[in-house]
Parts: sequence; structure tokens; C-alpha cells
Amino acid sequence: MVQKKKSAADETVEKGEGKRRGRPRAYEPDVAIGQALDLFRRTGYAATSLDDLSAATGMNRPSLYGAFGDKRALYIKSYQRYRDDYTAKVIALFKADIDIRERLRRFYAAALDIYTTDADDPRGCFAVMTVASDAIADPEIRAMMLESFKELDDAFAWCFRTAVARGELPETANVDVLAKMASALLNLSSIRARAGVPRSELDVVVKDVIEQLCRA
Amino acid sequence: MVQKKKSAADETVEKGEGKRRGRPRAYEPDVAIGQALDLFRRTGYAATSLDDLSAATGMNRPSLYGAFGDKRALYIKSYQRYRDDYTAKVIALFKADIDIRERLRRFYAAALDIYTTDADDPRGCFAVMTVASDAIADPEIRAMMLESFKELDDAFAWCFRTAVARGELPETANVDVLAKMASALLNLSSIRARAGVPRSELDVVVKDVIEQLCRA
DNA sequence: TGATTTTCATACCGTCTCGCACAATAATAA
DNA sequence: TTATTATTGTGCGAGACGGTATGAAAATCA
Repeated sequence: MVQKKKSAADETVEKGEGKRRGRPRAYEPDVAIGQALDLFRRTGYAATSLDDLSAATGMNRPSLYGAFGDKRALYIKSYQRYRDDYTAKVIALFKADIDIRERLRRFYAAALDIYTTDADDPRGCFAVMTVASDAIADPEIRAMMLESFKELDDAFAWCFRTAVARGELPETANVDVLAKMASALLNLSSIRARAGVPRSELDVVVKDVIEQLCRA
Repeated sequence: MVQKKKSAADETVEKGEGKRRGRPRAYEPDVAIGQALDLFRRTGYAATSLDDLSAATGMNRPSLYGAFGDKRALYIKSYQRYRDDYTAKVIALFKADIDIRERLRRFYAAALDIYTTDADDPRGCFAVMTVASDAIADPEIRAMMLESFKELDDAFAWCFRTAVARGELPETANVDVLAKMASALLNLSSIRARAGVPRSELDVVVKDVIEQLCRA
């Protein structure tokens, strides 16, 4: 068992549901998705078996199947969870009233936190390293990816546009191109983090590139 | 059978070998590696079965095993082939006596050719999209990747340094940071190509970013 | 021609994989 | 207490997987 047991009262109150009829679940769906996500991030789609997922979540295969559907459905749910977590962090950075350099600095710091957790076995970006490589043939997943690209480009463009409006960048700055370059830096970070380039080295690259972008 | 049969005379002459003793091979190792590479690029390591490789190369499994060793060995040989092909193209671009913009333009054009062959099912960069995601746990493969990063960074830095020396870029240009950004652009191109962003769109991004980099 | 060498091709082995049947279990409802 | 409902856990079965043993085939050598 990986997940801790909780009393039925806790569970139902937490979820705001009425008392459920049958035998209570021994797992928490949200926790299980998180554990599945972490495993998918490490080993990808094809190389992750249902037995592996079962071990990681503490659920046995039939429970997994009943709760989330087949492997593909669980993978998509994991990807959605990843995107939601990521998006939440980005939105928080948007609300902060800080200048462009600090905003970018925090953005990449947050990203690298995600990419390099577990220094012995860094994951990189789930979308880039795993989804794009071994699940891109799936039209639904492909559509999610393309949407993510656009969201990211737009987010960066917003940052630069705001900076121009505040006078932090010259009026002549090409915000759309800068946004693409910022996205590209994120991609590089993800790939190199996964390949084992140490965090400290990546921090330097990020710092230097931010400075270069903000001088444009 | 996928590979065409050739007469024994052709084969041996081609290879410059003396006449081989036993039954002649029905395949050409170099061709087979190329076919295996293409399949690995499409479906990754784990999702590619030996049966798939057998069908793609026209060799049956025992022949595959005898010629290249097990699946992992064949994967590494494919990766080496990919790197060699790539490196050859880059070296050719180094020899050309052209300015920085044109050199970069040709560089990314060549890369995108590789990434987007087969528009219906674009591959992206093998190293980034497939090797880094599902084989990075292997120390030998990881070492090859890190070496590739360094080679690429150095190549780009050489381009920018040469450009500075020729007066195409200001003395103040930070060639190492520019090189990282150029690598990052390559990574972005690979990822988006694989996700299905059309070549025409990528060409625009590349053009704009090159211009931005060369104005720095 | 017959022996030798190398490769091809079939078939097989043990293992893993996914998905599902089935019964036991633990809660609520009556 | 008994029935009902939802979940758990064992375990099965058909198929795919990586890898290999074995014998037939096709060349050279003597």
C-alpha cells in the first residue's frame, strides 16, 4: 500500500459527498493520479505497465481500470493534471506585480523545480519529454499539446507586452519573437534537465538568456 | 522483403571485401540500420518491437540479432547513425564561406528537413524526442547525449565567434549565450515539428529568431 | 562432386502484458 | 439482522514480447 488509509468520514466530508453506499475506496483518486503522473514522467507511456502503475498507486489493476479506464485514459488524465498544476503556477506569477526580469526569473525557477525534482532521476517537462515523443500520434493528445504551445506563447507575449507598456523594454521590442525565444529556452531547459545537466548549470543559462532577452 | 536483392559480386565489390565464404546476406547492414532508425524515430524504443523492426528491415529476428545484437545495441547503433548523418551536414555548413545569417538559415533549413520529412508523421529530432525521453536512464546513451549538447553549443559558438571576427556582429556580443539560444531554437523546432506544427510556420519562427539573434 | 561455412527461416520458450471474471469484503439501507 | 451496493484482491487467459535453438538453404573451397 502506498496511499495512507483515511477514515470514511474524512473522505466523504472532504469531498462534500453524501455517504457512499458500498465498500469505501482504499485510495484517493487525486493522489493516485499524481502517483501515476510521476511514474509516466519517469518511464513514458509504452514502457510503463499497468503492474507498475498498480504498484505506484497502491491500487490493484481492476481498481485502476474501474476508476480511470484503460491505460490511455489514465495517461490523458495524468497529462491534464500536469497541465493544471503548471497552469496554476503560471497564473500565480501573472498576478504578482513585478518587473519583467523578476517575472521571468521566477517563471524559470518554478519550471526547473518541476523539471529537476529528484536530482538522481530528473524528469524534464512531461509534455515535451514524454507526451510529445510517445503519444503524439493520438489526435486528442496532439490537440492538447498544440493548445499548450499557444497558451505558453501567449503567456510569454503578455509578459513582454506588459514590460513594454511599463517602459521596461523599448517600444521596438518584438514581443512575439521574444515569446518564442522564451518558450525555446524552456524547451532547452527541459531537455537538458532530463539528460542530467545539473540545476546549477541550468540556472546560469537561464539567467544569461533572460538578460539577453531583456536587453533586446 | 523490403531491401532489394543485389548480386553477390556487387556486394563484395562494394564493400571491398574478399569473397565471403558462406551463404550471402540478403540485407545490407547500412540500409537496415537506416530503416531501423526511421522506425525508432517514429515509435520510440519501448513501443518498437523486434517484429516491427524485422518488418521494417526485411530481416527476420534471428538475423537482426546476429547482425546487430539485441534491441538496445540496435538502438544505440541507430542513434550513432543519426548523429553521424547530422554531424556530416553540420560540417558541410562549416566549410561554406557565408555570413552568419545565411549560415544559420541553412543550418535550420537542414534541421527542419530532417525533422519534418514525412509531413503526415513528422519525427522531430531523434535525440531530443526519443532518445532523451525513453532511453536516458542508460548511462552510455546519456553520455552520448551530453556530448552532443556540447558539440552543438560549440558549433554555434564558433559560428557567432566567426561572425564577430568578421565584423558581422558587434564585439560586445556574448557568443556563448547566443549559442545557447540557437540551441534552444533548435529544440523548440524539434518539439513543435513533432507535434505537427507545419513547416511553413516553423520557417517563420526560425527566420524571426535568427534576425533577433543577429541584431544582438 | 562433396565438405565447409555462413546465413536464412521456422518454430519454440519463458516472461510479461492488458484486460476482465469472480468471489470476498466492508460499508449503507431497510 | 438481512439485503444491497461498491470496492477490493486473487487469479486467469489470450496474446505479444525478447530472445534463441534448430535445421534448411546458398554460397565457397577442396
